[in-house]
Amino acid sequence: MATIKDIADKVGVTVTSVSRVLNNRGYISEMLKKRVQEAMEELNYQPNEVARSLIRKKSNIIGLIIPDVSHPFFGEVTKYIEYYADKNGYKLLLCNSKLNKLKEKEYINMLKGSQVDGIIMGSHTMDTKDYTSIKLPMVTLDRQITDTIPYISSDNYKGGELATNLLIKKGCKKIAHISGNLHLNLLAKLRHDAFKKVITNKGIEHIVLQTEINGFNYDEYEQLVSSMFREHPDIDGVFASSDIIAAQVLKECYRIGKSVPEDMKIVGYDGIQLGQLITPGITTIKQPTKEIGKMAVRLIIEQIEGQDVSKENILPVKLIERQST
Amino acid sequence: MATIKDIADKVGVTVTSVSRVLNNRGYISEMLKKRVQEAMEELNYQPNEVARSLIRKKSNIIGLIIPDVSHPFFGEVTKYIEYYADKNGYKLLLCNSKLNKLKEKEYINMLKGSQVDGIIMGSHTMDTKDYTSIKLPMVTLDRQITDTIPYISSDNYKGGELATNLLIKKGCKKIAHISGNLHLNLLAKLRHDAFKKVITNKGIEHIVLQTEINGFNYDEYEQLVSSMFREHPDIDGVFASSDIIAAQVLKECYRIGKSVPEDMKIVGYDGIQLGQLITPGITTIKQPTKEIGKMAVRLIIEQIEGQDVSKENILPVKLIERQST
DNA sequence: TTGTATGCGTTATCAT
DNA sequence: ATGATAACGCATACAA
Repeated sequence: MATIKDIADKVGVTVTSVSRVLNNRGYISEMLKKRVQEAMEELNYQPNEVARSLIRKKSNIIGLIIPDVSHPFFGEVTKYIEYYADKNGYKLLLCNSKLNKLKEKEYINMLKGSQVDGIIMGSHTMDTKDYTSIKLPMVTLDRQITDTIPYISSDNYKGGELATNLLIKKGCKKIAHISGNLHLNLLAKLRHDAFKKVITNKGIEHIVLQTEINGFNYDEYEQLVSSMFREHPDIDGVFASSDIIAAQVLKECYRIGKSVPEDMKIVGYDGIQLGQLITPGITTIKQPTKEIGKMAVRLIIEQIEGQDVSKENILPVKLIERQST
Repeated sequence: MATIKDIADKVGVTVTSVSRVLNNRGYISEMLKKRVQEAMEELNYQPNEVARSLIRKKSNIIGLIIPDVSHPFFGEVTKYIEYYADKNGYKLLLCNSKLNKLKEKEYINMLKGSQVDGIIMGSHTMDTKDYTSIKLPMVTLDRQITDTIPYISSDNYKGGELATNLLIKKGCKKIAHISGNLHLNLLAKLRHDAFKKVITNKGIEHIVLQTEINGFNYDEYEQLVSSMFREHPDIDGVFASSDIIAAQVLKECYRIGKSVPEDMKIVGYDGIQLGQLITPGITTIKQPTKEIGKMAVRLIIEQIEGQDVSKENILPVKLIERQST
């Protein structure tokens, strides 16, 4: 690969001058500028960003730690994060933690070693102090770690209310809420809280289940849903904490011959694109993945640039009614 | 952030010695080794990988260019690529090209500038010479660019045969194949070729449709499928080139009141995890995403290490019969 | 307007 | 067994 020295030699000047045209700073004659640019073209020169990072103390890389890109919700968020990062001249280093504490720690060290300029944390299984000691611009998704680390989440409480109220309005008499794991300290827990509050207020029979702490296991969901229906055959409404789980519920309904929405009404969560494909369409609470991604990148960059950013960033959710209710 | 110099100062030696214990090379007394390690612990030292990359001329970063992580197939492949990259001490830089030629070019330049050690190309919209001029370890997914660039694909022809034969065996009289765009020069075209051959051999009525060239647009799929059924109401079997499209077909069947598999049989492609969730289960040709990811990483690393690698790497597919046939 | 010298954090080659 | 010094490719303060 050609270096700045090669260009300089070719043009017959020093690297300083080449660097000047490269960065468009300081005085340079139009003549020189042109000759340098030609030489760059000819040698197909690409500045070595590693060297630049070293001297600038800035890598223009953002680290992203999420549980699993292949989970549709995270896949969508990742797509948008990458899009906005690129748009702003940043690159994205992808890390799948699989909600594993050790892995998460290793990734954070790796990212620090790689001199990333900031970290977007979509996976948080560690203890608070492990995050506060990171000393790097950071944004978390769906978890409030301290009041110093900015977080982004959608309005989980509102989402929980919308979902629960809808099921009640539609006449459900016994409603199950299948939550993600409540020990992860995620803000998603607020969906559960809203569910509890609304449903006890209205005095409606209900149960709450939660998934295992480690990752997204479709087989586990299947087990969970199937045993739920076995133990509570009188359930006529389910508020699931993801569209994936909702789809699993729908599938089980088919299997045991419950018709949706007549015998059973289902509300999912996330509003993933794939939800459109399932029949009957699953009513869901849509999280604004695009805005989440956009804001995550913006907050990271603002911190990198030394600006103050707002710590609490709650984006609106939207109820999308389809045929499952 | 602490540097190697800080450690050296703290211990009272030169950076040379610290570097020695860091890399475990050359002579170092056990005593020194221990003191250095303690100092590293205390200062929470992380070697600066940027500086290392610069002098070693090796970044330990692999670039991945795909159309879209949020597409389930690529999401799964990406997950495994990241997994195996990490396992082998490499980091992953993610790029979503959206099948855009210009974007792809920009990403390639960016990756070269970033000194990545190799590129996994899952998006290929450029011309052959644009790839051959890259001069970097490379592996392509599902496209044979030249006989010098190794590629990985699953057995598309076999997949096409399996799907087509199954539909015929199940008694379909008029079969549609909905293909990805055939001008992209993807090996996925072989699915189409197999379809054509099998079906003309058996003299069965058929039609072929293809999707637009740019990206994965659910609305476009919907249009396509719906107009297909309008124009060819007598179709009783569909071989779709992805599970997403197959799900779209299924959805349209519900909408227009065709029952599956009685009036219409559907075979998808990819075997994405989400396929399990849809009811009725969509029969599909499963691509070995995990093996694809694993092999992609292996082939890149072997090239980085200067080894010769096999150019043609075709992995087996598997027919998974579910209720849609 | 251009060049010289220095340094970013690390590794590698010689010395000692 | 340890240290001094150069080098990786680039950017910048200071000279000229």
